[in-house]
Amino acid sequence: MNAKRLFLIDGMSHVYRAYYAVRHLSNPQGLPTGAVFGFTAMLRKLIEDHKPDYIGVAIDLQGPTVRHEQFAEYKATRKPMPEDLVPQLPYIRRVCAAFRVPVISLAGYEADDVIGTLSKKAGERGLQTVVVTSDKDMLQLVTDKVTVLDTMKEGLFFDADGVEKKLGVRPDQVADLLGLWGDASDNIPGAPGIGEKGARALIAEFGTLDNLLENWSQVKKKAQQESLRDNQELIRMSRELATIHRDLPIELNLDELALGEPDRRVAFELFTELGFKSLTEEFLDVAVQKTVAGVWLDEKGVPALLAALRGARHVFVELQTTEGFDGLRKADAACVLGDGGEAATVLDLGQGAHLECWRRLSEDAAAKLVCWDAKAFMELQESLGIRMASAPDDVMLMAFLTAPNAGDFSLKRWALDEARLSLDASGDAGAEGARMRQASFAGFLDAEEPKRDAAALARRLDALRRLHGRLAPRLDEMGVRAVYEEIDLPLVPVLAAMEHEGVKVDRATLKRMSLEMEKLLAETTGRIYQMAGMEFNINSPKQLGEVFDRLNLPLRKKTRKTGGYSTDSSVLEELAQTYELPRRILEYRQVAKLKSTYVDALPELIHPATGRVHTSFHQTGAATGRLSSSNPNLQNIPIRTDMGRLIRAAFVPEKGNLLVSADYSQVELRVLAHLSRDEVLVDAFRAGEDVHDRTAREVFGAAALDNRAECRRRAKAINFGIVYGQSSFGLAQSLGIARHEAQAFIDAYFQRYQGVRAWLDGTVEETRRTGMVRTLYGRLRQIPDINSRDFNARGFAERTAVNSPIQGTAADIVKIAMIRVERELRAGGMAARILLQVHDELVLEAPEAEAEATRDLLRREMEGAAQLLVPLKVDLNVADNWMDMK
DNA sequence: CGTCGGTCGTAC
DNA sequence: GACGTACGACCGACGT
Repeated sequence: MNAKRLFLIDGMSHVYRAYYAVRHLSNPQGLPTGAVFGFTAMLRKLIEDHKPDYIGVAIDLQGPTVRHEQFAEYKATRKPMPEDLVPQLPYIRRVCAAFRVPVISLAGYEADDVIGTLSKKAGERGLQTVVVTSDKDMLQLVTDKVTVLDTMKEGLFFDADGVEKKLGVRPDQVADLLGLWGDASDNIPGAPGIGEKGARALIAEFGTLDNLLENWSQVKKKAQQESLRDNQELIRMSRELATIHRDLPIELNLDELALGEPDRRVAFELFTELGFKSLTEEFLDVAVQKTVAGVWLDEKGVPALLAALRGARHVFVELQTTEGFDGLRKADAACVLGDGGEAATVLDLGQGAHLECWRRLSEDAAAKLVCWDAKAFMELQESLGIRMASAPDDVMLMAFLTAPNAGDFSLKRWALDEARLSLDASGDAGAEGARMRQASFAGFLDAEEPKRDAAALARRLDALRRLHGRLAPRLDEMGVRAVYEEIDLPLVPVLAAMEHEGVKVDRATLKRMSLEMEKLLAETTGRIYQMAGMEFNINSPKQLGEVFDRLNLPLRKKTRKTGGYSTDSSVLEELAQTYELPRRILEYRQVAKLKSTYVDALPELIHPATGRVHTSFHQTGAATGRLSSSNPNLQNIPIRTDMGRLIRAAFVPEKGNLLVSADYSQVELRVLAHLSRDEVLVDAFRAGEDVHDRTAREVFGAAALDNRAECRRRAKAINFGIVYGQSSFGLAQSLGIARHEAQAFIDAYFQRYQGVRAWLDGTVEETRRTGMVRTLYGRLRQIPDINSRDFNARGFAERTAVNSPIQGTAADIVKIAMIRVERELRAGGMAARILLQVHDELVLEAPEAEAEATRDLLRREMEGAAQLLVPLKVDLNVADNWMDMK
C-alpha cells in the first residue's frame, strides 16, 4: 500500500504568481481580487488533480526573522508588496479556511522553515510529502520521502534525480550551492565573482562547501581561488541564510491537516463578497435554500385555491411551455403562489378543470398577478385563449428600470445575484423563448417531454416572490415607478399584439433577389480571385489583409484587439480611389451582407401558420430605454443604398390593406431643444424651419446661402455629432475634412448654440455628482465610470451621460405614442394594427378604407404624445410595400 | 462539434 | 483613442 501523502503549499509563492497572472480584477466594492481568484483556482486544481490525504499552506508572518538577525541586509533589495496585493492577504486566509485547509506560520521563521520542519516530521511518521512551490531553494528538502512539485511548470515533480538534473548537485548539496552562488531575490550575497556555473562545478568537484573552503588553494581558476580565500565568512553566512531549518518548535498535527470537504456555506459567503460569480454559484447549495414545495392541484382543490388566493395581496404566476405538434410552443402548466402560502400550486392546463381555474384567476380583476416577462406571459395566455385586459405586474421590468445596464434580465441571473437562489437553466420565458421559437420554425426542435417538475416551478416562483419583495420598493426609492406604471408596463400588451400580428413578407420577391445576388457575387468573386492571383475566403478579413499585403496594397489602419490590418469600408474606400481590387471587395461585401443577413435569412423566419414574420421586441434590450428587435431584427432593414432599399419591397400588407408609416421628424434634436432650452434651436423648431439649414446658417453664415447643399450636409453631420458627443476627430472623419477645420465648426456651433453647450456641460457635471442620468419622464441610467481615472472610460461615460437622456426621452415619447395609438385604434373599433416600431417610426397595416383615418389618428396621437417647448412633427406615408413609403 | 471573441456592417 | 443605441453574419481560436 502506498504511503499517505501530505501536500505542503508555499503560500506566498503562489499568491505572487496568482497576483501577476490575474490582473485588473475587483469586486463591485472596488476591492482588488485578482490574486485571491488565482490562488483559489490554484488551490482547487491542486486538490482536484492530486487528492492529497493531508494538506496545509505555509505563509510567512510579517516582521523580522532569524535570518534578519544574522544578516541585516537579508531581503533588503526586495520591493515592497504591491499596494493592491496587501488588502488581498486576509482573503487568502479566508479562502483556505473555506476549503478547510490549515494555514501554518511561526513567528520569527519563514514559510520555508515551517515546510522543512513539517516535511521532516512527516517523513519520520512514514508519510510522503509533496512540497508545492516554484522556489528552487526548496529543492534542498528533497529526500526519498519528500518531493517538490512545481505546478507552474506543467506539474513537474522533483525527486533526487530531478534535482540533480536541474541544478547539477544532489539535494543535500543545494544549500552549499546557493551559499556560493547567492540569491539575488533574497539579497543573499554568495561568493563574489562566482556565479551559477562556477558554483555548480566547484560543489560537484569538492562535494561540500566546507571541504571547498578548506581546500580553496586547490581551486584552479585564480579569480575563484581569491574569492574563496577572502570571503570565507560571507560565504558561510550565505549558506546559513540559504539553509532551510528543519527543527522548528512546531508539531505535525495530522488531524488538522487531513483533507476535508470545503465549508460550503462559508465559501458561498466569501465568494459572494468577492464577487466571484461562477464560484458563488458552484457553492450555492440548493439543499440549504428554504424550499417552497410545489404541489399538484387536485380536482377538489380548485375552490380552495381560489379562496386561499382571494386574500393575497399578490399572486405570483408562471407558465410552463412545451412544443406542440404544429411546431409552436404552448403553455401546458401554470404555477401559482400567494404571498403568504408556503406551497406553490401547479395546474395542469391540459385538464379542463385546471384550465378553467386558471382562466378565472387570470380574469379576476381583483387578483394582482405578478410574473417575470409579462409580454411572454400575455402571449402564452393568448395561446390558451385567455385575453387579459392589461399586463400583470412584471418584475423583469422592475429589474430593468432600476438597473438598466445589467444586460442580462433572465430570472435565473436575477434570482442568483439579487436573491441568492439557484434555478435550473430551463424554462425561462425570456431570450430562451425567442431562441426556441426561432428553432421551431425551422423544424429543428425535437418534441420534448413536458417540463412538469413541480419543485422546479415552485423554486422559480419563490425566487419571483422574493425578487418582487426587493425590487417593487426600489421603484419608489429610485423614482421610476411612474415610468413603470405609465410607460413600460402599459406598452406590454401593445408589443404582445404587434409580435402576434407579425408582418407579411413576400417570399417570391426575396427569392428573385437572392438568385440575382448569387449571380452578381459569382462574377465579383471571379474578378477578385483573378486580381488577387489566388482563391481565398473574401469573407475573412484576415485572409483579405494577407492578400492586400501580398499585392503591396497599403493597409494603414490596424484592428483594435488583434492588431491585424483593418479592411473596413473606410479603409477600402480610400484605396478604391486608386485600385480596383478594393472597389470590387466593397461591391462584394455590400451584396454578400444584404444576401446573408436579410434576403436569405428572412424567408427562414416566415411563420408556417401565418405566413408572416413575427419579430421579438425587447423592452430590456437597450439601456437607454429604446426597444430592440430580434429573430429577425426588423429595426435594421436597409434603406440607405438603392440595392438595400429593394429589400423593403418584400414587406407588404395583406390583400385589401395598405401599409401606413409615421415617423417623427428630428425627434432627438427636438428633445435636445426642450432639455437645453437653447434659444436658437427652440426658435428653429417653433418657426418650422429645416433644422439643418438653420444650423448651416448659424455656423457658416453667408456661405450657407452660396453653397446651400454642402453647408447643409455639414450642418447635418454636426447636429448628429452633438447628440452623440462627437469630437473634432470624429466629425473630421465623417466629413472628410481636416481636424482643425472640424474643430472650427464645433466652436462656431457652440458659439451660436450656447444653451446646448450649457446643457451638455451641466449634464456631465450633475452626473459626476449623482452617478446617473434621467430622461424627461424619469427613466434612469447609472453612469458608473463618470469619475473614472481612466481617460477612455471617463470619456465614454461622458458621451453616454449626454446621449442617454436624449435617446431615452425620444424612446419614452415613441412608447407613449404607441400606447395612445393602440388605445385610440381599439376605442374607435378600427381594424388597423401596429406592426413595427423602428425607434422614431411606426409601421401599421390598415384596410384600404381605413388608411386615411389611420393617418389622421397617427398624426394626432403621435404629435400629441408629449408637450415640449417645441412642437413634435410626424411625417406620414401610405404604400403597398415598405420600400415605397419614402 | 459547440462556444465565444473579433471584425464588419445594417438601422436609428 | 476619437460617435450614442442595438442585432447578426462570418471567421477562427479554443475546448470537449
